[in-house]
Amino acid sequence: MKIGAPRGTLDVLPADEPRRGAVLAASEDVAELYAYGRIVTPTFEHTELFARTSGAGSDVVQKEMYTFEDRSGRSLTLRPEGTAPVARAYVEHGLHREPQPVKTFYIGPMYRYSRPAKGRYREFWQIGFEAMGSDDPALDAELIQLFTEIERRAAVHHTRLELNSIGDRECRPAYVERLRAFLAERRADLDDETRTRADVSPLRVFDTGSEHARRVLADAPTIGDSLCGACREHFAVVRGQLDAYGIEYELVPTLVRGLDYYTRTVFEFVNDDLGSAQSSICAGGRYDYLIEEIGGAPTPGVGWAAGVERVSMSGAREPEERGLDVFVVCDEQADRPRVLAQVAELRRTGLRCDVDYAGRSLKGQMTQAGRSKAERVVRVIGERASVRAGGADVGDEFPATEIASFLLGHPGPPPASEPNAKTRAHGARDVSKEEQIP
RNA sequence: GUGGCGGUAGCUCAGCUGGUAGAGCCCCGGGUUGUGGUCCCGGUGGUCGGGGGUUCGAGUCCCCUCCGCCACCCCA
Repeated sequence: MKIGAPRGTLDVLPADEPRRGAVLAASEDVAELYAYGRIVTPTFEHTELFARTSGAGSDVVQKEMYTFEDRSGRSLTLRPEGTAPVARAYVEHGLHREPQPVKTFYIGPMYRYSRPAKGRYREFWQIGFEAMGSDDPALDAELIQLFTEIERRAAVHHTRLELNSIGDRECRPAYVERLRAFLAERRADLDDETRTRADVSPLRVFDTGSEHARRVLADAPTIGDSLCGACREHFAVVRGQLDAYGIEYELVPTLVRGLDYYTRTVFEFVNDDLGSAQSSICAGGRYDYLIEEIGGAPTPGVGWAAGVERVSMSGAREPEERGLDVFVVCDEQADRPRVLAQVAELRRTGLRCDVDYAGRSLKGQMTQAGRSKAERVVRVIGERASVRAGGADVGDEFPATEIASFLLGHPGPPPASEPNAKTRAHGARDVSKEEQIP
């Protein structure tokens, strides 16, 4: 019986890679431009790390973690998100001694056991940007603006930005009390689910899909009206900076996050074209108490994570395919070992070359050369070789032993090779239409 | 986790009320053609997701299961 990929996992085939690669390359380029350094943390951590930081009541902890015991009886968990591990590394390696803030980014797989659907996988990749060690509201805005730049470069479109502030230790407890009081008063009017939520995680009652509950909650106090002076001021600066960046956003007073560690700024980039189940392509916010919760000194932080598959689905542009520089075909009389040695020589000089390994006929090899979009095709017939480019012969026939020297003496178009050429290539095109993001 | 729809060649799909499988694309070969393009001919390829049952006989009916997708839920 055939073995398929496990439920909720995804193979990225070579044909899928260009589009996905464009998103990753855009992120890497932007990280460099904004001075974020790559951080790599393990794919699994002590279960305790996530249990403590995500919130015991969160869905992630309650039912979505891949938790297992290793052979020594340690409880480990495949990381369901990337922020807590980065914070853990920050504390563990004393990154507070480095110039603050420490700005990092990561790209890697995350694991969540949930029912799979399009754009929603059990193993999925996230791009995350985290800045720790500064409470400057301009940093919140930088991170948001940074994502719009990734979107622009990867040609992601149709997203909008939702924004809110959920307060801090000063004001949130008082707000939660007011909300609890309100919910207690209307308890009779609420459905069971909302009631449960009111008890476990009051802020999340607003996530309800029930029309009735929504009407009841319409008069509920919102966190925005309850922010303390410091939070109000912080939020105002975030908004002012976003205005200065020319970034549009929608204030959503009921926007909260599924993880407990968030404070103050929270935001979400949404693509409504993707369907409600996976419309959120990037989400994040500030987490000023996270680092002390895992044993570090009180250190503010802010960041976001984006779903690679979802971003790619949101119309990320397919980079133009770049054909090979050279394809070499030869007939049965040709001295193949020596031809292949010539090909190796071409590759050594930086030309991207390929040959047939499928035993194709000469016609089949030419077809394959066409598929490879090779700039130039070398035809070896017996002892003689000739070169074609764009359907026309280049120069005269020459001995098959001189393929490399012939091609190097008749240069083709200039090579376009440079790091991350995938994104650069489209960056050079007209992107004015995408400038309206979000 | 709950409910619903679907799983036939690598891909997109057809297959009426049950009688042991087809098309297009792709791929390979040949021919045509002074482009690696086009066109023509031929060919490879499927234990009909898996298992059990009903039946003389099941892709087609029933049950279980796996996988995908949608809604809810939640999230990236």
